[in-house]
Amino acid sequence: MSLKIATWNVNSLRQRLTHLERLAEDQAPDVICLQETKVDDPLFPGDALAEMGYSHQVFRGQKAYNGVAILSRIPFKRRDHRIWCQKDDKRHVEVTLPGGLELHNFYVPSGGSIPDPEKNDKFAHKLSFLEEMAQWARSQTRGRKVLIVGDLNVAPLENDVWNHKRLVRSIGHTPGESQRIADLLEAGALVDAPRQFTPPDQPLYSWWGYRFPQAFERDYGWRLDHAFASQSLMPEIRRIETLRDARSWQKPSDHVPVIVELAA
DNA sequence: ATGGTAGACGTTCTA
Repeated sequence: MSLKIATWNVNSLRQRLTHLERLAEDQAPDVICLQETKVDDPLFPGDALAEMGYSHQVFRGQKAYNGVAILSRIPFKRRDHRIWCQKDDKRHVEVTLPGGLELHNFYVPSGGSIPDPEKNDKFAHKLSFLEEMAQWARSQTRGRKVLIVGDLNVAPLENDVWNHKRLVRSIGHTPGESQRIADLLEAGALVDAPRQFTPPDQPLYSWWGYRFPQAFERDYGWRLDHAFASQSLMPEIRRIETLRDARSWQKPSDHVPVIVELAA
């Protein structure tokens, strides 16, 4: 038996329903964690998703920005969320699955464009958010079966971006952000699961921007979408796949799904 | 030197 969990920043759920249908057909994930749904809860397309087989749903959205959801073929034992940085901007939702796996879905602030927290409130917010995650993980992930997934908006390792030297002063790949991801892993005794399957000396990306011409064709990618497992969960992870192909679909999201397959 | 595209929204903001 196995349990497949997908994480995907869809960059507008309503623009990506046919893409989700294709993911469901091609990969048949049991659980799908979404980020940047960009839809307020009353407009959530729950019926269309239920028709794809995902009748169990938790969603926390808002108009135009942010928003997270977890879709599932299997019922949840428990659902919850937390407010981060005293700001209810719909960046986290959590479920417990049968068997006791605690699944956290995050959308970390992107952080704007100037990598200086003194001059850029959005970057300050991002750094605080990551620090709060580490503080939280210290008490909430150790010794438990926890999987943290989502768009963390940080590519922490050199081979998580297409050109480390060129991008090391760009938001998403600054040493301060990478250090905070390392702090989160350390604080929560968490493992960067995809990097156990694809060694850190090899490139691994999940996002190719829209702006740079032919970003995907030239493989100008970043690994922004993550799966961090607690130590007790790690032995259950059978394989992890990044669906690069989804970036070449019609009207794609700028992110592709990452799939974690657990023995269950 | 500060581009380029996409999405939601509404006469711009965010990524």
